[in-house]
Formats: sequence, structure tokens, C-alpha cells
Amino acid sequence: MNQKQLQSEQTRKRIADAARALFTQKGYKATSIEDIVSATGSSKGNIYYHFKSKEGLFLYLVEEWDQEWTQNWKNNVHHYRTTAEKLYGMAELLAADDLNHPLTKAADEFFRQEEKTSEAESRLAELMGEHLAFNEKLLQEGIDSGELGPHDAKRLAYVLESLFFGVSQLARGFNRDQVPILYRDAVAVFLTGVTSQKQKQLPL
Amino acid sequence: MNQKQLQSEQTRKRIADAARALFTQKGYKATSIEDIVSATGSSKGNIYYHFKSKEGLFLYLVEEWDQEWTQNWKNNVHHYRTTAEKLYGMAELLAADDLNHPLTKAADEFFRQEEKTSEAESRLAELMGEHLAFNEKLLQEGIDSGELGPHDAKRLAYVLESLFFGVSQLARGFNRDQVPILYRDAVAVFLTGVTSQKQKQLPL
DNA sequence: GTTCATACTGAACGTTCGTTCAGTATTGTA
DNA sequence: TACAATACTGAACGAACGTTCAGTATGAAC
Repeated sequence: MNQKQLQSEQTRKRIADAARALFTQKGYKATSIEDIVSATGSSKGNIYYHFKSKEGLFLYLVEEWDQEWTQNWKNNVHHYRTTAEKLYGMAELLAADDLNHPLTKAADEFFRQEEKTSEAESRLAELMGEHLAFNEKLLQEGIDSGELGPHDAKRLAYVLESLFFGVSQLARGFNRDQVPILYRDAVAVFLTGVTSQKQKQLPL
Repeated sequence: MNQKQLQSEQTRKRIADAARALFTQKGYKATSIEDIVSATGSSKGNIYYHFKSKEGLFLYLVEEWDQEWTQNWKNNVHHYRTTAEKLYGMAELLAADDLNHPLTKAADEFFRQEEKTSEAESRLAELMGEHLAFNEKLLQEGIDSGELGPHDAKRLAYVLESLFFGVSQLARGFNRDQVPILYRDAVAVFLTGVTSQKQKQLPL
């Protein structure tokens, strides 16, 4: 790779990283291109050289989040045996990222505003669906193995998603060391709520 | 009361109601004064005659939400005996209001944007604190009576708040009849998670 | 019927926003 | 060194925003 190509890629990354932090902090609408200019030192035009539009930049970030999260999970999943361990693992990973939940947060705001490309709309819906399917699969495995009670995995997936989403929102106002505690509390309550009667020895 | 005063009050209410629906649907920033003008038929100037500013209007709505919720709760609380019933009751009330959670939703977005009066900021923080205190008190009663296990009520209050907040967000994309199901599922999981071992007969 | 406070209008304002583009700098290529 | 492609700049744009205000309509008070 060229020096030029390398530098270009670094610039692209610098913009993406700054935008990611800003979107997470301030939300989609409240983050302006000017904010990103200030945070990066790049010019306005340069941002539009690297990304098609504000929406395109956001969509790129969401895809990136999704991939990072998937990768991160794959790297760690072999540490966990039971569903309980997996859920606590998820909580830990989510708490560690200060950007928290990869999809549902800024995406939610973006989702409900009217003006957006139908391409962006459908892609986001797709990712959201995949994410819920991931939750459902994890829970279904726990149910099948008898670790969790005979619940409806699809409905539980919504509850779990709600819980994690809510925690990630509430955690924004917390001190850094309180965040993992809230995540763990949440998972503990959830797990006790769904674990089968036969095996009620929870970790922690 | 005069005919004029009455009509003025009706106009004020018409503006407030429309604004409430719009803020809930689209969020704070994405709702423009022009949107409210379109929804009410009132003029821009008239909105500023009745309310100090967009922020003032929003703050008024939050106070109104808070009062309505408190009143609604007081009207219904005598139907519920146990903590479990109270939580299911809360879920039902929240699900019934399509505006859902009175404080945490649009307020969260409003909260994290920088430009806002310090008056608005502190008032919002105050209301949020009261709301968490309400959760905590309810849970503490359950713990004291032995219905719930010996948990930390303050920490549980955060978990419950997260759960309800998450559910209210996720529920936005749902069909009307699915919403109460999600709320009930959430409370069921939460309750099973926190109920003491001695009395594991849950309602539902 | 005249007076007056109240209720309301809508054009205009100053900002801020996302986006564009003509032009410049920098680097790879021949 | 000359040329071309890529990377970047920043002024300028039109649209949208929250807010203001001089002016008008309306019902209450006398």
C-alpha cells in the first residue's frame, strides 16, 4: 500500500472515530458536520470526500459497530460455557465499550426521523433483526439445554434487548466504575428470572 | 371563567397535546416549531405567546407528564396489594399510554444536548431523581415484607428503570397489541428474578 | 359605543445546518 | 521534470431552524 493510500485511510479512520464518539455522545441530529470538523481538524470538504453524506457516514459507522461487535464476541465466546456465563460475558463486553450498545442507541433516533434514504432504512432494519436473532439463538440454546426454563425464546429476546438497551442509556450518566455493576445487576436479575428451577446455582 | 380565557386555555392545551405527540414520536430536536404549527393550525407567534420557548414548552410537558403519571398511579394503586401486582399494574399503565414512559424517553435526548438552560437541567435532574426514588421505595417495601429477596433496593431500582425504559423504546416499533405483552414479559422476568425463594407463586 | 387588555397573525431576522465545488497541495508514475 | 491521480481546502449555497415583533382581531368592562 502507498504512503498516500495509507494516509488517506488514516484520515478516514480519524473522521470515523470522531464521528462515532460524537454520535454516541450527542445523538445523530445534534451532531453536526462542523462538530466533526472541529474534532478532527479535517475540512468540511474532506469529510465529503471520504463519505457520501452524513447519513452515509452514520450508516458506515453502524456497519462498523456491528462487525466489531460480532468479531469481539467471536473472540471471547470460547471463554463461556453456560448461557449464564455468556450473558455475563455480554454484559462485560458492553460495559467495557463506553460506546455501549452498537446498534440500538443512536440508531433508534436515526430510525424514527422521517427523512432518510430507503436504503438506509432497510439496512438498519436488517441489522436490528439480525441482532434480535442473535439474542434469540443464545436464549434458545439455554432453553434447549435445560439451563433456562421452558420460555418463548423470541419473546425473551425482546426482554433482553430492552434490558440491555435501557441499561446502556441509563449508564451514560454514571461514573465509569458503576457501569459494570449496573450491567451485572441487570443480568443477575434477568438470569434468576429465566433460569429453570432445576438448576438454581447462579454464578456471582 | 371568561369565554376568552376558556378559549385561550383550550388553545394552550391544543398546542401542548400536539407538541407532546410530536416530541414522543420524533424526539426533541427533530420536532420543529413549524411541525407544531402544522399540527395545531395555530401560528408561530401564538405558540410563543403561550410558551416562553421550545425548551420552556418541553419542560412544561415534562412537568405535566410527571403530574399525570403520579395522579394516574394514585388512582390505581389501591387495586394492587403485593409488590408483584404493583409492578404488573405499572406495566399496564405504561403500556396503555402510547406516550409511554413519562420522563426518560424524550428527556434523555434533551438531557444530553449541551445548549439548555441550567434551570431546565436541574429541574429535569430533580424529576429523574424523584422517579428513581419512587421505584426504590416500591421495591424496598417488597423487600421489607419478604415478598422480594434481600436485595439492594437502590441498585434494583436502576435495573427496573433500565428495563422499563428499554421496553418503552423497543415498543415504539410494535403493533398496538404486542406492547402490553412485552411489558408483561419484562415484569414477569424481573419479578421471578427478584422474588424471594419462600414465595414463588407469581401471578400471570 | 368606546376603550382596553388579551389572543393571535405572519413576515422577517439571524443562525446553523448539510452539501457543493472550483481550486490547491501532495504524491505516485513515466 | 512533467503529467495525472488522488487528497484536501474553505468559501459559498439554499434550506431549515428558533425567535421576535409590529400589527390585527376579539371579546370584556364601563
